[in-house]
Amino acid sequence: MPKIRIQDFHLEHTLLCGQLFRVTRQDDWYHIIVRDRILKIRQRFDCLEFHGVSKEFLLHYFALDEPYIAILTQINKDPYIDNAIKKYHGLRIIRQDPWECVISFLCSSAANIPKITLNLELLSSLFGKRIRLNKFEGYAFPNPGDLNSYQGILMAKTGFRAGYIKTANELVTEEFLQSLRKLSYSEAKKALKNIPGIGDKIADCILLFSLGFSEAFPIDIWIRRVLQEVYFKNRLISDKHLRDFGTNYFGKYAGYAQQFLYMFVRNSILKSDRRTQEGLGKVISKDRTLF
DNA sequence: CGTCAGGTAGCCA
DNA sequence: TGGCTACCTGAC
Repeated sequence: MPKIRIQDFHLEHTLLCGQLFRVTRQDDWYHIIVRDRILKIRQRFDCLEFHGVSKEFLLHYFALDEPYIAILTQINKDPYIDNAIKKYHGLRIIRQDPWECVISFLCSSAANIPKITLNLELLSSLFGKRIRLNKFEGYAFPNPGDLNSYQGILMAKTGFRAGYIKTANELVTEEFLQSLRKLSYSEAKKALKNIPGIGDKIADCILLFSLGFSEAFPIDIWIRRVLQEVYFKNRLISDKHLRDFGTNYFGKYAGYAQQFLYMFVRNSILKSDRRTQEGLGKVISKDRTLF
């Protein structure tokens, strides 16, 4: 089993911060399905043990070639995010497969992580080929063009998203997705938003998690809450304004800041007792007293 | 059982 | 640009 030593990397934070969905855990091992490969991996301190992919693939996939400490320095603008960065040190934004990322986030609208995972597993089992790594069996993610039955897509329990998935399957090619890398952030985003079902948030997720646009700052419900509470003192701010604030305030690597804030606010809310919650504002206020 | 969930499109002011 | 709502369906 190949091993590598790494620094400033936390496997669990990276896998469980909501950026990817096809991950399963078995004891201290994780299995990740990336298109048609299965990656088996575990971390022990500064050592990664892995199987199923090459070392080069691994380093690229987990973005271990990025200047991590420099990135953290750039986004560390205030005590609140400093706290989040310290708590989740080693969280990386990985380089997902763009096509799988498009479909994943089309499934994400008005859903939750368990449901998105279910949709992706069903789509894979209905349209993808069976794959195996030793005893671990699963289904490869279908290729562009393979999600060609509306009924099948519906059977994956995708609901109102089925039409979007069908159309994306007809519109999107690998070449199209790769061509986005050559464009500016705003041009690439505009091109993605031409696909029905992809709006600002989903486009930003695709750009950030799979196409290397680290300045993308997706505004989801959690980020909206934490920005409004912490940075705007509960004033109601439009998503467009919040997005502009995020990219301007955190800069070139705003997407990393987004991910740290997401983890920080989400986990502190999940850990608090829902029965005694009177509102999210109160919970986030509690959060602020942490620093 | 009701409500809600990583949003978007379409429609209106 | 901003505000509103329908939309499928599994989780909680």
